[in-house]
Amino acid sequence: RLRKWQERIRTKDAGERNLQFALSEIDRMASALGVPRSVREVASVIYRRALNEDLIRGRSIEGVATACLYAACRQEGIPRSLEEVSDVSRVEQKEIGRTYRYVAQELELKMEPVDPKQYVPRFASELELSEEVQSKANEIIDTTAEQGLLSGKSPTGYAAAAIYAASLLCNEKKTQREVADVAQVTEVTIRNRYQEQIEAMGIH
Amino acid sequence: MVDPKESIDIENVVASTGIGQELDLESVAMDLEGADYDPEQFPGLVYRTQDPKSAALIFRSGKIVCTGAKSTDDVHQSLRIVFDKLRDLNIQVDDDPEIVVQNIVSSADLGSSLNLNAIAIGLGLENIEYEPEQFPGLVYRLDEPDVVALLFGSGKLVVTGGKRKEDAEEAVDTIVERLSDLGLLD
DNA sequence: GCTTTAAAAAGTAAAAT
DNA sequence: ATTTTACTTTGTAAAGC
Repeated sequence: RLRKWQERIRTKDAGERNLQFALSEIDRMASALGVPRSVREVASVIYRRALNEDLIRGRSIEGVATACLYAACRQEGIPRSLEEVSDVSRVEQKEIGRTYRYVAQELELKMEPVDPKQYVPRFASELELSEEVQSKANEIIDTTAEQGLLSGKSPTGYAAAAIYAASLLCNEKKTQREVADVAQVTEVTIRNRYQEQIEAMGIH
Repeated sequence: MVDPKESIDIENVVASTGIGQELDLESVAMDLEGADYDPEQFPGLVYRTQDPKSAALIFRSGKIVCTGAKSTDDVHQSLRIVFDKLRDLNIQVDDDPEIVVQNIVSSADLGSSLNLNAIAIGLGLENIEYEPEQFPGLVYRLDEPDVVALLFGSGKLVVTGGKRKEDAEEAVDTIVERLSDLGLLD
């Protein structure tokens, strides 16, 4: 009886330690990503739900913690790409993506696809582009997306191309390389999306 | 408008069978030209047929998996070749081993481009998986038939997980009907 | 869970030209 | 700057770790 009691204490302590570790990891990664405290709280709530639903079994604590943070950023409307999140995690990108999809499905998070416009303020700011360029980029995204151009495309590459196009149209030109670097996509992707978007906008 | 069912092509058929005898894969690997066998990496011996094109995974138990064929008929033809090759090596092979189709992969074309974002919302975010950052296709799991469909912005799709070619036809019908009801198919 | 095999869809990426 | 090659996703069986 005493043995059972001690075992429960041990399990409880181990569980507590694991939860503390997960939450501290979420905190560390959130800080590194520079996201507000509200996102960390949302990520913590998702993680606790995943824990209650026993979704961690067979997966690493850090993998689930990272996936929860990725989901939280999206839910709060300030998405970070899987590559950005994996840059501050010791879990590889592919595993984070898989774990995120699993958690989102099991917890029925009903995640909406990322709107490329949500990347515009951050990317444009890093490139020191004006409000005017941001508005133009948003306009390009909305107009071309309505024409069905967004289907299947990566939101970061889509946003990067629109920002590149807008910077040209507003005479604040940034090179494809500069935009590609902040968005973490290749120049080839920007070139391909840029061509489609300009075509759909009717070449300004 | 052309019926999307007419656009269905079978791209790959996976089937399993067995010769009813245990095999010494080491000796089979030595005698069968073109055989790839690396037990450290994978327990099965890989043997490819040229016509019809397919790959057979042969196991120590005598069980065989055939994949890559474009039809169930090609599966039978390919396995007939494999059986005869084994008989050439003086290996006893059952007269006509039962061949079971385990999976059929098909492609099709709905004929018009798709707004995957609208479809994701329309079909219900809890019923689909759409993560364009990870993969351009929208994953749609059906209950009847029990298959998985991958929908693309071009209007083309892939249906997999079915065991009969009719499964893909029924799946395409169901998808066309649901998208039409949602007004998301032109 | 992983390992291997095949094939399609379309996007992205890296390497080669 | 374009082309080629390769990887991402989905199902499925097999034997063994």
